[in-house]
Amino acid sequence: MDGSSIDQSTTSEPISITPSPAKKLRRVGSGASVVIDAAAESGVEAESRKLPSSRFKGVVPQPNARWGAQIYEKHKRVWLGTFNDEEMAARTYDTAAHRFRGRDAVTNFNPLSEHHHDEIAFLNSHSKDEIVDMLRKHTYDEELEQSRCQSTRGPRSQGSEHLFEKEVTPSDVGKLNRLVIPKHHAERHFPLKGGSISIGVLLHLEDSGGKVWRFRYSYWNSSQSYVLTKGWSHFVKEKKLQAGDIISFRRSTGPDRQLYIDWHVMNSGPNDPIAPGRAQPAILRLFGVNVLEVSRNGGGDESFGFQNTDKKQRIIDSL
DNA sequence: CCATGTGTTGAT
DNA sequence: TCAACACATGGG
Repeated sequence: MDGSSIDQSTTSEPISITPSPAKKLRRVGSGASVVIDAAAESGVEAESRKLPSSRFKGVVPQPNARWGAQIYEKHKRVWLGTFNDEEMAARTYDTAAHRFRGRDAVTNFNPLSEHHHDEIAFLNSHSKDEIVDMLRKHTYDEELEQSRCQSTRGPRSQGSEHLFEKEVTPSDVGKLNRLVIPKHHAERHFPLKGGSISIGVLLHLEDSGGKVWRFRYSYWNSSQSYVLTKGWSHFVKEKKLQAGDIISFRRSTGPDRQLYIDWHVMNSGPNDPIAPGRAQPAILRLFGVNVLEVSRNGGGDESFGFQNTDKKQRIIDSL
């Protein structure tokens, strides 16, 4: 049921985007748009209050002569920020689409190809919320560039790819001492072979602090679900996991295929979609950055300053 | 203030 | 899912 396979003709030109700036429109102040071409003014009853549509997917006009980018997921809009350049907004949408919908998402410009394997890795190693945050703050290109520099720096850091994430439920962090792994994610990333289904296997997951966690992973016939059982409650306790928090799984791209588990607090929820001005800079950095370095910093990092205090405390506790 | 981003609705 | 449109609102 992969809905997005509207591959046009060839791989070279998926969508014909011919910038046709024939119209010279300038939008003014409070939502009005005005034709500045003097010749066109006469005779035309200027319906100038209407905003010009964008020729790009995921791009909407803003009253202040700028452009907004947005993408939809699960019937809800995810705002990707505002931009001066219409094309920049379009590229922003493309990036989000690639992260949300994969390699062959329908985009405004060229699809991600083998030439961009490093960008694909970068996208997959960050959560959707992280990517959205970069896009809204216009720091995506910068962070992508930084990740490229880091990866080529010595044999130190092994790359890893994002597998999937889950917003934990109350029962996941409750007394049942188990985590349900959504079936499609489980079968895609953690397949259980034949006899292992009933008895289960032992998974070793490393967290961002380098600590290795051992979980029993098995299939429960009674509930027809894949679960982490033994060991899971210890993780919940140490990380002070709460319902609504996000756990994400990654796997080393190296030969070791090391598994990683990380967590962060909910960014977008049913009620509060995305905190506008104050995203979660400090929290979001838990993934890509050396967390120990932050704690050694003597708390000098002021980016923690404006976060909800109990959430902050939980993060500090986990370091 | 006013740019931003949300509420909302109607199309595809 | 998507964009059009109105406008609340909160950050400067």
